[in-house]
Amino acid sequence: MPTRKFETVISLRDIKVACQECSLKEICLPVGIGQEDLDRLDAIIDRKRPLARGDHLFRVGDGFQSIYAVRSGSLKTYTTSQDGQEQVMGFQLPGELVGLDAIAEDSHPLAAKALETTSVCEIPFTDLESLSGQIGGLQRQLLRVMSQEIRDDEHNMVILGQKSAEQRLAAFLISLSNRFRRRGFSATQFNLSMSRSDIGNYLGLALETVSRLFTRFQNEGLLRVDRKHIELLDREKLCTYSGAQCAEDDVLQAEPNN
Amino acid sequence: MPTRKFETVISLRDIKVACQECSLKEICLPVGIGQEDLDRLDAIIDRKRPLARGDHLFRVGDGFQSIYAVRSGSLKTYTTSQDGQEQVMGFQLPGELVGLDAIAEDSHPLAAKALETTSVCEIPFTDLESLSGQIGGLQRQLLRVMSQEIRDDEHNMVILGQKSAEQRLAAFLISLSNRFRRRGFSATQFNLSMSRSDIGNYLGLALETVSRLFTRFQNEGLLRVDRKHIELLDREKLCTYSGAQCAEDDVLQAEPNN
DNA sequence: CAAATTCATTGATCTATATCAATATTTAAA
DNA sequence: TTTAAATATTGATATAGATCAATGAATTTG
Repeated sequence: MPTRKFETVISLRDIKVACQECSLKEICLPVGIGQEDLDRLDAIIDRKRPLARGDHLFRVGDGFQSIYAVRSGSLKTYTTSQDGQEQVMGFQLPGELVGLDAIAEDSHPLAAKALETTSVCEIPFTDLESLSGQIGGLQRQLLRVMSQEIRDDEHNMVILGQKSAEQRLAAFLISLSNRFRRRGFSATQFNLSMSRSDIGNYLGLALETVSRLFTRFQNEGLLRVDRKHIELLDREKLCTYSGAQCAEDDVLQAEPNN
Repeated sequence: MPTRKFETVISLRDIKVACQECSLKEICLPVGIGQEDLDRLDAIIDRKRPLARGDHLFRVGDGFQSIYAVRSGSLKTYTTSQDGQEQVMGFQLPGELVGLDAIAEDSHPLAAKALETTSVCEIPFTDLESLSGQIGGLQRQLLRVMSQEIRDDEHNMVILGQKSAEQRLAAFLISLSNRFRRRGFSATQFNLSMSRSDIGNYLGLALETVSRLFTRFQNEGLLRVDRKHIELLDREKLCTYSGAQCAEDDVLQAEPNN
């Protein structure tokens, strides 16, 4: 919840913040990169000033220059079909990357819009590319990140392809919870920066269905909802509801390397 | 339709076939790689003997060693959820790659099974990785291919998230048609190597729905179906049905660089 | 070649979830 | 603060497509 005033403070201060100090460094570039190489990587990363809610980081068709890492806040990515129908493709939380799908054709197939005040790191791709030719660990990490994204998308396919509304929303909440936790936020209490309509669109459900499910989950004692605020009361049961192997997820994703 | 006899012939002959002669070379490694580099790449690629229908190329949880390019035939990739329910994630046609989703965790999240007699090139990943550190064009191409895969998965999300049964099947057929054409096969006449059930599963539909739609499309004069054989009679109308920007697709994907 | 198995088609019915509609709440604007 | 515009909730109804069920090809097996 940075204020306008805060904005200018950030731009003064952040410009000097190095990757080493960035809370996201294990996520952006986890493994096997030495201090020296890290400095080189740091040198190419550009810290932009925050986006306001509703601002676009990029739009469909924009030329591809950079990938971005969310530092704080959140984004949604989406397309609009020719009949004006919007399809939400994903939500990006702190520590997550956007824009990897633009490499193939040198242009962004999705738009990315800030759901709240959001700041990102910009990583110019040509620099990253040439650097990753020199630093083995970086190349590998880049491939891993992309591979993981493919995997996540496959997971979404399963959800959209054969899960019930109830399972979809449960899985969505568990996924958010895991992602928050991994970044050091609370796994049981968080704010949804996206609207019910965004959630529904993302999950292939009507927004009314999402709303009804929230009330139902609340009545069943699984969680507490207050507008945007969510408190998960029975994570385990929610996992069961999601019909997924998310106990496994818990083990694998909980505090991976702290 | 290679026979058993043919199999041994292949193994004798293929072992000498170089990437340069491979009809897939523009697909596997399209751009900006010189002859010399191509030889180096060729040296690491292993040509395996064909898989029979039903054989697995790899299974869920198998350690990740290589990615594979389909040379002939076709594969399906799928997972099985804990309740035994299968989810088909994709079909791979000649010239397409499988296994990119295994890089992230060093193990295959999906199984890959031959839908018919199928031969593949095996590309050991560590070799590919070190080579791509040396050959700029290769690194870039690898990233492009992965990026494209993310894009394709995003496209699938749109289809599963908000298209009707009719639109899904139409889009599926158009996609197959485009992919066949790009590889030099007929765009209007082809065989489905997968069952109705596989198609339905992939599209998030019941197999009965798929069957009904085939008959309906046929009655409307859009296509002719005879068991596995498909002949597209009105591609344009099918595009309209799919509710997609596939006229665009046609332009972009038709014979990209011949 | 017959028997068994798998796969596909077609019909009848049921249901999860969309859609339509009204109201309430929150946020933004004036 | 008042008004306007989003956004969310809740209810009533409609429907696309699932599920159940029976039959008919095709393919595989012994």
